[in-house]
Parts: sequence; structure tokens; C-alpha cells
Amino acid sequence: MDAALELDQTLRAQGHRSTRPRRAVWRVLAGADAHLTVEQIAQAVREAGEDVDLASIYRALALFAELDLARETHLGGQEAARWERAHPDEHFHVVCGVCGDVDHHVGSLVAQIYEHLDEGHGFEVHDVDLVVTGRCATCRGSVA
Amino acid sequence: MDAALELDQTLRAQGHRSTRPRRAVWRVLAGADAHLTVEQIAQAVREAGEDVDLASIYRALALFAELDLARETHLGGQEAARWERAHPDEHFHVVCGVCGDVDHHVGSLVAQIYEHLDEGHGFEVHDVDLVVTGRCATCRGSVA
DNA sequence: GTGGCTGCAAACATTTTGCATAACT
DNA sequence: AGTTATGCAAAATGTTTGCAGCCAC
Repeated sequence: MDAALELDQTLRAQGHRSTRPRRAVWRVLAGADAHLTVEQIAQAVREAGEDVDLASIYRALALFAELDLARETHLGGQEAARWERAHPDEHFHVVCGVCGDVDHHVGSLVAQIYEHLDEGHGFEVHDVDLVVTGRCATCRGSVA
Repeated sequence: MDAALELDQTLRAQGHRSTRPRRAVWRVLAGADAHLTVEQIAQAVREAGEDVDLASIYRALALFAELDLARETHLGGQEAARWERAHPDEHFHVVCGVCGDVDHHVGSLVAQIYEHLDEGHGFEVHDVDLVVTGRCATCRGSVA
């Protein structure tokens, strides 16, 4: 239970409480391989036998983001936000508009952006949100 | 009236009509230097003496996007969408969280992303949405 | 004249908030 | 016990849609 420990310790270290809803949300987030909407998290929590109110999920996620445990991403336009456990490595998202698949791309691009803005323009970068939409190789091949 | 002509011709070429609301929205979009929310566009249209319903603005913008006349961007999280006239050059947005200023950065980064994904992974890129948040040089200096 | 477009109002989806109660420490 | 966090419900926000009438073609 590595992830569970990380949650408990991080929460306590900042004066927050380790509660059942927070643990339930975290368990889903840490066990998921994909980017989940809040609705999907709610459903996964329900399927795990627990029940957490949507509002509490929102509050838990906001707290996790503040503690750098989770990260919010907006893949499409006004679509619902997606959440994932915070990864130490910088990455960006590649979304296929046909099959809806979301890929992580870890590379030097994000780091390049940091450098470019910091050294070149004196801009202190907090966050880089890079979403690429298009057609993945598989869908590209199957249609034409 | 260069922009006005572009609108009329593009609309007609695709079988759409040149209407008063569409022209009003376009005039604002073409004359603005910044990224406007739909609400801001509505206000600007009103200040210009015309009156266009919000729904019509949404519909006009959706059409403009389809015709590659305008481009939608989501700067923050669940904030309202921002609109700007489509520029031929690829650029990305740099947002200062302190003063709220939004900068355009034209550079090779976006083009690099295209190449990287297309040649390296067979992914056909439709769109690159890159938003960088942080503190601009001015705000960085004034606070310390 | 006709079909696309607009305005209005109502629906929708997502996220936030107020408050009484429950639960963690 | 003392608070902090939760659940519930209601509000806020941004965007979409159905439909009757209007306007560009």
C-alpha cells in the first residue's frame, strides 16, 4: 500500500485529515491508468462498494491538486475536467478525435518550453498545459 | 474593409448567408487585439450600437471556427472559452496568473510538435493547444 | 417565396457553495 | 471535545437547443 501511505502522510503533514472519502477517491485515482472525469471517479468509487458525494469528490480533488498529489487537465473544449495522479515527469497529452484515445508523451518538449520562457523572457513558468488533437496512426490507417 | 470582405466571401463560398449578427460579431473579433470571451464579444457588439443574442454569438463563432475564420482557446481550467480571429501563424499562449495578461508567442515550438508526432509516431495533428501559466517578468519583479 | 438564421426561453452539464450533521484526531 | 470534512440541496456558470417568426437570397 504505497499510494495509501503517500496520501496519509501528505495529508497529515499539511494538517489535513485522512478521511474515508478522500481515501476512496485516491484509491481510484492511483489505481487508474487513464484520465478520469469526476463522474467516472464517482462511478468507480461506487463500484468499489463505497459511496462518496460528487461535491466531496470535487473538494478532495481540489485538495489533492493543492498538495501536488493530483493534476487536472482539460482535454477538449468545454468537456469535463480530467484528473490523474501527479507524475513527477513532465508530459503532455495527445488525443485522437476518432477513437478518443489519450496518450501520454514524455519528452523534452515541455522542458524546452520552460527554458525558452524562463531564460528568454523572464517568465516564471508554473504550469504547461499542452494538448494535441488529431488522428492516431491506427485510425489514420483504417479510414484511408 | 478587408476583413468584412473576407467574411462575406468565405460565408458565400460555403453556402452560408451574410447576416447582420454574423457581421457584427466578426467586426468585433477582427478589430480586437486580445482574446475575448463570448460575454466580452456581446458587450462590444452592444457598445457598437448593435444587439445580438448570446445564442447567435455562440452559433456565429461555431460557424467561424468551422470555416477557419476564428479559433477557440481555453486559457484556464473551467473558465469561459476565449475567441480570436484565426491567424495563419502557429502560436501559443502565455498567461500571467498575477496580472492576467495574455501573450502570444510565435515560435518553432508548435511546428516542432507537429513534426515530432507526425514523423515519429504517425499521428496526424489537427490542432495544438498550448497554454503556459506562471508569472510574467513584470509581476515577478514587482513582488520579488 | 423559401429555407436558413435569429431571438427568446428553457434545458443542460459541470462545478461551487451554504449549512446542519457526522467523523477524524 | 473540538473541528474539520461530509452530504444534501440549491445556486452559479457557461453553453446548447427547440421553436416560431424574420430576413437574406
